[in-house]
Amino acid sequence: MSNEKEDPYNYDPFYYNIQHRTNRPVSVFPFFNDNNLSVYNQQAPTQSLQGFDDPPYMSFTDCLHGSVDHYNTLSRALNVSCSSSEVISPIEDGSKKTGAGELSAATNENLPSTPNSSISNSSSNDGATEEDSGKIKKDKQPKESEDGDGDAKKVSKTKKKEKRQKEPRFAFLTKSEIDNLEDGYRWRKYGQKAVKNSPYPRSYYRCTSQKCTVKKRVERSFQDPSLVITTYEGQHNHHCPATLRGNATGMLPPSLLASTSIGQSFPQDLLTRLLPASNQQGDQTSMFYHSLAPQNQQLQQHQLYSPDYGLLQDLVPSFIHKQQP
DNA sequence: CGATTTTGACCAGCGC
DNA sequence: GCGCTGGTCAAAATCG
Repeated sequence: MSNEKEDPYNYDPFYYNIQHRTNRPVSVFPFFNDNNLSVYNQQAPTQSLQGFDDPPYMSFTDCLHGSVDHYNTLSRALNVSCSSSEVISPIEDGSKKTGAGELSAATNENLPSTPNSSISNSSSNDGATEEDSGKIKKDKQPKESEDGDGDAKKVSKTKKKEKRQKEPRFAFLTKSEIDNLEDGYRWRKYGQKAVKNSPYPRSYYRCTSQKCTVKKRVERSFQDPSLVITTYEGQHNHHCPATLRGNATGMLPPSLLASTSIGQSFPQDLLTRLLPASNQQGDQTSMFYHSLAPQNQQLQQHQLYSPDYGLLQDLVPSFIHKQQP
């Protein structure tokens, strides 16, 4: 019925705003009462985030303001701080086109237990999650190629799919000519799909670290090809390769290099850690960032919203909620 | 030669 | 139930 539904790009105010206000902070989804979405426009990685003059909605900074815990949690979720001691509950979500409603459900837990689904299995242990990753699957799955055993193949695939679960996702927009943004981690591309109504394909990447299940998807906005939409899914369970080498000076902006502990720095650091090296490469530096979170009464003022725009259909950053006292 | 990318096929979920 | 779409697999190709 609704073509619009199937074509986020055509109706999604997020994209609409991006298209028309690419040089300014963008506020979107005014009609979502229970959730907020923030999009940042950062002129330069070294610039503070206080450049939001007219945030009708909660900004990322606001979201984290006054709550280091929130920030730390977020950091953990992104594993920027390279501490993976915490286990973040994976998103429960059986359905793809989930709206805010389901998001809320997932949020409510961040806690060890999950509401109603089988997530409990994987949510309870990081290790288990690994098994959801393609790599593990690969290991488990016997190579039937030589036998040409199609049935076995199908069965194994099916099993795997059953176990698959959604993990917290974190997405942001970056204005860059480079699709695969440098974020300090190593990624292996495992798929590419054409995006409906867009000339630009969506690429799927998986962290190359053996036990890491983090994935990311990268696609370019067809309305504004200069915008790269990057969605991270999952949590790194290892140190950032770049960080291990020292400071990742080759890819991180000065502001970040100045801080030694992300937990003590501003959210900006968190963002800049994810910024593409493109900033050093002369690319446009405007960055749009938005985080998605489920609705949560406890976080009314700190919610970030996840619009259902293609890639971010069921983003549930449970980490945001986690640290609420 | 190992790691990574490419690419067609497959599967699950969802809307109709 | 069918078709569409997103996500993933895995063999082949390519890269370093």
